[in-house]
Amino acid sequence: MNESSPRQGSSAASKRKDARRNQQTLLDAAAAVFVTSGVDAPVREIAAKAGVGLGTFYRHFPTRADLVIAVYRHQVDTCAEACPALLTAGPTPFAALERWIDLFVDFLVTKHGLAAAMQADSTGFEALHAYFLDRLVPVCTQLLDAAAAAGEIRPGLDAYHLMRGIGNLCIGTDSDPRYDARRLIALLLTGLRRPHRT
Amino acid sequence: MNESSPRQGSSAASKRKDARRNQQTLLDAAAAVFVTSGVDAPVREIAAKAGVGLGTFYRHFPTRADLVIAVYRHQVDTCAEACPALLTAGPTPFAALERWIDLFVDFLVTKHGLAAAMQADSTGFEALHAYFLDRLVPVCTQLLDAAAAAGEIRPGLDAYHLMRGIGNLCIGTDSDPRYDARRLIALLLTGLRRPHRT
DNA sequence: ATACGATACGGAACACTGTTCCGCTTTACA
DNA sequence: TGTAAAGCGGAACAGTGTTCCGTATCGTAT
Repeated sequence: MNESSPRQGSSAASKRKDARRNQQTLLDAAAAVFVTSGVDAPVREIAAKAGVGLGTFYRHFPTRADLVIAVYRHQVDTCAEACPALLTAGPTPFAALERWIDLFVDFLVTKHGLAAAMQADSTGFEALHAYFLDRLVPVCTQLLDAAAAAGEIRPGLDAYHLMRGIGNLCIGTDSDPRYDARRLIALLLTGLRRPHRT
Repeated sequence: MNESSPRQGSSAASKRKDARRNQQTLLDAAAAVFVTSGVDAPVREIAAKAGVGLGTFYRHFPTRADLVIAVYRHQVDTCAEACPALLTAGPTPFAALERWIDLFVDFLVTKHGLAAAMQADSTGFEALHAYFLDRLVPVCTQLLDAAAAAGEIRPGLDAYHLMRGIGNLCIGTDSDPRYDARRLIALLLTGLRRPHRT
């Protein structure tokens, strides 16, 4: 990697002060707006909240999805990095897996509409989908492998499927209080668990 | 019910021949377009395919969702009506439940984007969501109750949750060949099943 | 301190949605 | 056949994401 080459993407540090400041202002505004209006909030609303024009928005974040990634990147990374500690702390690998999934679900349901936006088929959100998967599938694989090695779960379910399923189950947790995604996810994990005898 | 009162809604039989013909033409065009472009196909595309104006479209189907309901109403009803036969034919109530869910999943994944559109929070698709639920929750409840009475499943999961979960798991089955919703649904059902010993 | 070129800004304009509205046409019936 | 009611078409509206370009600002070389 050549450090001096100008990096592309939303996290590039610009030479100009106003550019850097605007990028941060946009991130803050977006974080605030996402809480109130969900991840699907109009670009104009975010730009307005940041006191910035549309051109500025798109200069920093070529696409809406890039903004979402930038806003949540830190939390996704945190979730990914929690894995080793959980594996060490947990009584069993399966317990660690459960805890990790809890973390992941917390994250998804807290951000209104994030789960739905993560769908690869949503317009232009492929990048978001890809980022989540790139970052989290490896750690989920590690947890699954550990649980499988300990004989706690039946093998054969890859991390991609599990994460995809959990993401889907979290869709619409806001907008419907009677729906409890966690219950279904728990059921899924029960189904994954190997019966104690044989 | 007064048969002579003019019925509201998309299935009202109009007095005028051209109106009836256009309604049918629209339904046919929509069915065709849904196969090619998915349930999210633009209204204009459907109207164009039917060779009618937008005004005509909205006269017959006040909202996009009403059209979707009209197109799939028959299949939803068929799915609902399959229940008694399955309960009679199946070796056990749980087997009947499995078969019925298979039917339901077949239906969902066949129609590109239907599962996603069923989300209550999608713009204006509340009616679609409601229709599915009104029609299918009762029969799913019946199947669950039968399985619970036979002691095959652990009680405590209502039909609404199960259907909601299955619907969610089916989201994005097109647009991603590596994702297999059925596998996860099977896992969910395994988790629902009561362990054989107590 | 100033001048200048590169960089970034703002927001009008575009393309694409779903939906409404209303002047005109077609139909059914007397 | 005349007429009123019913239906039709598509322009127009409102709300998206995104592009474009004239203008303003910043960093730096002088």
